[in-house]
Amino acid sequence: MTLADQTFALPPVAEDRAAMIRDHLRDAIVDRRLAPGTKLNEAEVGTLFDVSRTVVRAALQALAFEGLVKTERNRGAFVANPTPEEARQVFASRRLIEPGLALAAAQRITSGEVAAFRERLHHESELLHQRGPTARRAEIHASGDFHLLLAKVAGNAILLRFMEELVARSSLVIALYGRSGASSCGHGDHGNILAALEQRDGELAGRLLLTHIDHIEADLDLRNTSNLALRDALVTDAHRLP
Amino acid sequence: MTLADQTFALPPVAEDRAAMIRDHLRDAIVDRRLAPGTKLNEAEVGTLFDVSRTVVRAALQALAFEGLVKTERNRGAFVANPTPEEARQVFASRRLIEPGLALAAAQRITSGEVAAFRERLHHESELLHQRGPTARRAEIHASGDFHLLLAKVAGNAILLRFMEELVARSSLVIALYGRSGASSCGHGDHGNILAALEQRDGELAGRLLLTHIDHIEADLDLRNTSNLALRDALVTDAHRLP
DNA sequence: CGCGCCGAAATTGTATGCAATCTTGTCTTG
DNA sequence: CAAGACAAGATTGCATACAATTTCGGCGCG
Repeated sequence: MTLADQTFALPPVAEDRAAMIRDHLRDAIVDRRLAPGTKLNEAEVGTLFDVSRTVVRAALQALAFEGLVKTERNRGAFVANPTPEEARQVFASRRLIEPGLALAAAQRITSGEVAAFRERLHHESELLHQRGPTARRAEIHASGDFHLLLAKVAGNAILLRFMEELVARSSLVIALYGRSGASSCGHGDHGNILAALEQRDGELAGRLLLTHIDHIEADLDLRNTSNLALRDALVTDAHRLP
Repeated sequence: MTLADQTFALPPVAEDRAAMIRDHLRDAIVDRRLAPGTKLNEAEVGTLFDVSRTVVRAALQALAFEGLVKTERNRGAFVANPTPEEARQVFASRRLIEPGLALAAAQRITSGEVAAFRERLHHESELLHQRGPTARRAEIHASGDFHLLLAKVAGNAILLRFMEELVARSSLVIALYGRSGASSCGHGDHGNILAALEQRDGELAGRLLLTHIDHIEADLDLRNTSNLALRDALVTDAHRLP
């Protein structure tokens, strides 16, 4: 009845504020609205979302666990600034996990899920044709969503969570080390992968995923740390060493 | 000098209290001193470790991220009570990840690391011959450490963290669904795996790992939920459903 | 002019207090 | 006697206050 509807309609807005702040911050980081190295002041974030520092700390702790934020004792939380080595490890992990997801997904995928994939691909290709930073952000976001959808279809909640973390961190890595701003997913790889899944050829989908990850990583400039590390040090924590 | 020694000797005790409490609780859960479903009262844990609830909450939140603790809003934190489905997903994830770790580890393993493995295996076999619950706990712990060492040798920090979570959750699963208390690792599988790594045969090590995981999972009783779920419900949260 | 020291301001770490919610035992009522 | 209502107690969610630490500007000194 209307009563029951109202009791459900009112509270969902204020359901869990720490989770809400965490999600907003994560979106901002993944969309590159918050640059790597940016300091996340507890009080500032708190006033921004109109909550106390207690709640902000919970959100920041969650993001730290996901690897999107790095906290240093008595110094605060910063948007993560992955090193080239960490970047390689992110992609190595994805190369290990995603073919397995493809195998599982190919067996389980339903026609409804295929439709959902198609819709996402369509959205993605539309974004590719647009210009401007907003479209770029949305494109990176949508590209990640493709891989998350793959993980969802595979049906393993634990691996899905791992992939959520890996996709988010990939976005950070691309932000830091991406050469061209755009070529991350312009190859149409996603379409081919979906086609393989549709034919329930998980092996093929896995192979395509590997070359797809190769494409992404090939666009990165992970050349050795010296100059980049210097820049990192200057940007983020120049005043730290003893 | 003695001064430097003291400045290092004093603070490490009180370095980060939330992390310390988290580690203590995790050990207790993994060692089965805290049964699945046990309520972790914030005030109680706080007085136990002589800290405020603030610190306890941080520790519990961290454990919730790792999947060892489940929190319910306004109801508190409980030692996780994985369902058979979750248990299957834990092992499916390990089957996907560990052969990849073996491949990397076989390439990178050093003689020093081989020695560390041997020492651990020796420790493990000693525990196997002992009786009593303390030895059982230590044995489960040691068995997990073998897999964590493998992940360390593989050299990927992200996958190492994933494995830490998976190993800990495996321990919970074995506690809940293990048939015999002991057969989890009595097959000597670990020795064979190490031998393969030593010969840098990562493929073989990976295959051995898969059969090893099969052995562990074969000792579980994951038959479908009905009666087990009932028991879970009775034990842990009988008063929750509407 | 550079360099290190010192103190105020800012920021984080932790404890505590209060409001909201859930739990539990009792009592009423059919 | 069973079932539901209700109130007291216990517990969590959150905000705030205070202590500990770091940061940063200025000052004196080589």
